[in-house]
Amino acid sequence: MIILDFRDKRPIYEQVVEKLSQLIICGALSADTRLPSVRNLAMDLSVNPNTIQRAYAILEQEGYIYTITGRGNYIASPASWQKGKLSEVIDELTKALEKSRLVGMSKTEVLAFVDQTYKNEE
Amino acid sequence: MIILDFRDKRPIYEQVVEKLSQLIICGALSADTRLPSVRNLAMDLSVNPNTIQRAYAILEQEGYIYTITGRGNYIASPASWQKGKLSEVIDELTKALEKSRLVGMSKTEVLAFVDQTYKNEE
Amino acid sequence: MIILDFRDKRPIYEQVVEKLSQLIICGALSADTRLPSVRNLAMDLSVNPNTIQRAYAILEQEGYIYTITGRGNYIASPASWQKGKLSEVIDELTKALEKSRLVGMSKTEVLAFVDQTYKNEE
Amino acid sequence: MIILDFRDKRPIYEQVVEKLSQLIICGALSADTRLPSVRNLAMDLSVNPNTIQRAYAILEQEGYIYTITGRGNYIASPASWQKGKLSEVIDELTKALEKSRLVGMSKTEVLAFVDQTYKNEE
DNA sequence: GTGGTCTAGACCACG
DNA sequence: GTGGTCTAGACCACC
Repeated sequence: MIILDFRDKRPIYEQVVEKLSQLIICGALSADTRLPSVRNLAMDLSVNPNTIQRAYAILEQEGYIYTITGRGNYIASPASWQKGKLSEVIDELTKALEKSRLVGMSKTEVLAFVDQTYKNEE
Repeated sequence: MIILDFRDKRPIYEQVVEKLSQLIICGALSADTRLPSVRNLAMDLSVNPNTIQRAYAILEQEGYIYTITGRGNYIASPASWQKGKLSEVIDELTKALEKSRLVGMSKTEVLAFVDQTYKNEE
Repeated sequence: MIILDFRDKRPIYEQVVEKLSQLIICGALSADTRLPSVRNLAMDLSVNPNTIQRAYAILEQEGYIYTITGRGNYIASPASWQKGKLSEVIDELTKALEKSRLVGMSKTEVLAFVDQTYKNEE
Repeated sequence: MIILDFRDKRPIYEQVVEKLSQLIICGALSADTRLPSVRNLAMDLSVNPNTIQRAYAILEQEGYIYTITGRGNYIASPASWQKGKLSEVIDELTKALEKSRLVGMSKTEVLAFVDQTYKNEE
């Protein structure tokens, strides 16, 4: 379900957060589904339970999952994260566009590039 | 010339690299201009000389500057970095666009957003 | 009669205690009324009987109910809890007021806030 | 500077967060002052460095302090926490007032109590 | 020396 | 069995 890259400089818990939040955002995991327990996932990924614990704590704090102590962790409804995530993504897009302009890409070039990347749609 | 943000989570040398490379890319520093010496810049920014040394090493490796031992560091010609930088920026843009789609933005919404961000031009 | 929030961080038995004590305090349950049996309430709330048992034990210890072995649990008379509850609430109010002052609220601001919260009365 | 209560049921890191945030809110620690290092404070309180690390991480996330990796932790300016803290305190006050009403305190009684608690002020 | 991450192993409350 | 907390000890990047 999740593949870690131990050579990656980023901390493991961050990779877990990223992978799981992506699965939740794209809808692969539907609301109120139970996630693997801290210990189980830790064993599956051969990492320490504390590391998974930390990842789950962050996911909960960011609204992607909710935790019921003694029972497990469950996928939250999209309403909990939607707003925050949107502004975050827009922020990232803005930064990428600024860099594009800095490096000399013209407006038409960027528009063409977006058009091509989104070619599947419509 | 450069303003550092010590509260930023990124290491200082990385901030120096970013700031200087931006100045070079946008043309504020023209080719073959001499950069301040490692020790001078370190004093100006009240930072450890090792930190500046490291930044200059990275800038050289990425083709933004060239070093003449015993003489100093000089701005390289755009040809040395242009290609690499472009592909890097395009990579970043692609990632941002993927996230936008994942979070539910439609093609028209993204195009409109790009149009607005680039509104100054054309 | 009682609605539990399993996502709440507080333990279930604590929620049961809170809900029942509120019903008793506000007079919705009058003295000497019989409470549902441990097993019945546990089934109604789809919860482990031990949890309800624990809640009832706490309620008895705090004077809200009394237990007749083999017969059931009954609502106690207000006299048993009134004094303790009042001092507890006053304690909580005092702490909240201390924090308000610490955070910079002036006396008049607090008075106005209380006035507004209690606006229905008098 | 800080006294812990190991018999307290609340986690140690939470106690540290509470104590330090209070000191910051009441102005006992002024902005840009350096806090003790993670290891030093851990030794002073005879707890594990991880526990202090966690407390500092929370304080940073809530805007009470800022961290410069490799240098230490510093008190943030009030602007970073003011707004969030105010709404949190108001929330607590509201809950306390609701309980007061539930337990039978009249509006005039509450106002008198507030008046007395704030008696020092004007 | 500083903060940041990770492991290994332990204990606790809850249900 | 589950999540939550804590300890002990280790390694790393940064400055």
